[in-house]
Amino acid sequence: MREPVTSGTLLAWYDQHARDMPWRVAPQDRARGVMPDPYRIWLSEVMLQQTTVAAVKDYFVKFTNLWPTVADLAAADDPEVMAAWAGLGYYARARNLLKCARVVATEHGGVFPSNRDSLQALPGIGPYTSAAIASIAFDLPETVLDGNVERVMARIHAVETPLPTAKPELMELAQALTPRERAGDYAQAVMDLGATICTPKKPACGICPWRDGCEGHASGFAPELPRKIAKKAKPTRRGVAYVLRNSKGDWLLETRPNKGLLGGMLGWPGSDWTDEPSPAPPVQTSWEPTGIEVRHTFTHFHLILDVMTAQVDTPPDKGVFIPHQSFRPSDLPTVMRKVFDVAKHRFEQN
DNA sequence: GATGCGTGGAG
DNA sequence: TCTCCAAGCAT
Repeated sequence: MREPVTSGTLLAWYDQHARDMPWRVAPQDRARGVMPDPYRIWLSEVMLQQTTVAAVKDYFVKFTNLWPTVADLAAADDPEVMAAWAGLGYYARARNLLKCARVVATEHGGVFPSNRDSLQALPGIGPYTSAAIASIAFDLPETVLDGNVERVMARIHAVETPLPTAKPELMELAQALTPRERAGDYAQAVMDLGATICTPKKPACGICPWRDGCEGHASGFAPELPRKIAKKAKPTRRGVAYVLRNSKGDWLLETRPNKGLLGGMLGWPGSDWTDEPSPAPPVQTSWEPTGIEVRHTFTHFHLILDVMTAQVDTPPDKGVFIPHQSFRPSDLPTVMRKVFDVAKHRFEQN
């Protein structure tokens, strides 16, 4: 029997194939009336912005252990939250996470608002995340449009318009399929489908519950959809990172300004990152080049850092000494942790 | 509407 | 090694 492209077809598939995630209420439990915790749905959705489920899982468990409720998170100190987020990327999310938690705590009595407009007024919550929380946490019939849904819609309707131009068109198609009932399960079902079957490369059309009605599959070019505007090449920038210890073995670190790249995160003092970096050591001393370059790629440029080390006790121009007992490399963003790995070897050799 | 903003895994 | 890209948001 041929299965139509309807929400019912997909929900039946989801009942059998829903992935297990720490924040998710299984469809069988949801059918018995179990509702998700809006705090956990919000936290997971923010972490999942442009980030894979595999990368998020451990961070989600860590956060909910440290801060079980939105009130706990709202009361946390900024540096602790930034340190806990270190390594996950897109650090503006962590800054907005705290802002949002504090707004919910102070202006909403510690309870997440249960309608889409109020949700979207909160820091770090945009069109996708507001629809995700409204549908998943509150079972409201809102339509989520993320990368998965865009891809699935473009394929089943054979939309040839390239992204991002196609967004409004894809949103209309997605809205037409959204059911009044079980909207939360349905939203998660489409995203599961996109993540596990209707994948960007080599989609598993052979086991797809929507294959029979998929125009992209029928015409044979589903794997090429959605079309996208070509993106520009990344430039390469250079810089110098200075790793300084005093005679006690403490590490000189600075908290980066609360905006821009790695904003609010700990890092090593350094030069600017440009075509021709101008050196800016935190103290005048005889810096020792490690001779090892750290390479790292951000969203929009490649970076090559020279790592310099020194040991002095003179007060630095910038940064503060972190006692070596309380310094955790895992509190650093990844590029800074790479610098640490290089410097650590150098200090161990001396 | 275009740009800035991380990271790690897959192919 | 290199490209693509993953449950986007703010400005």
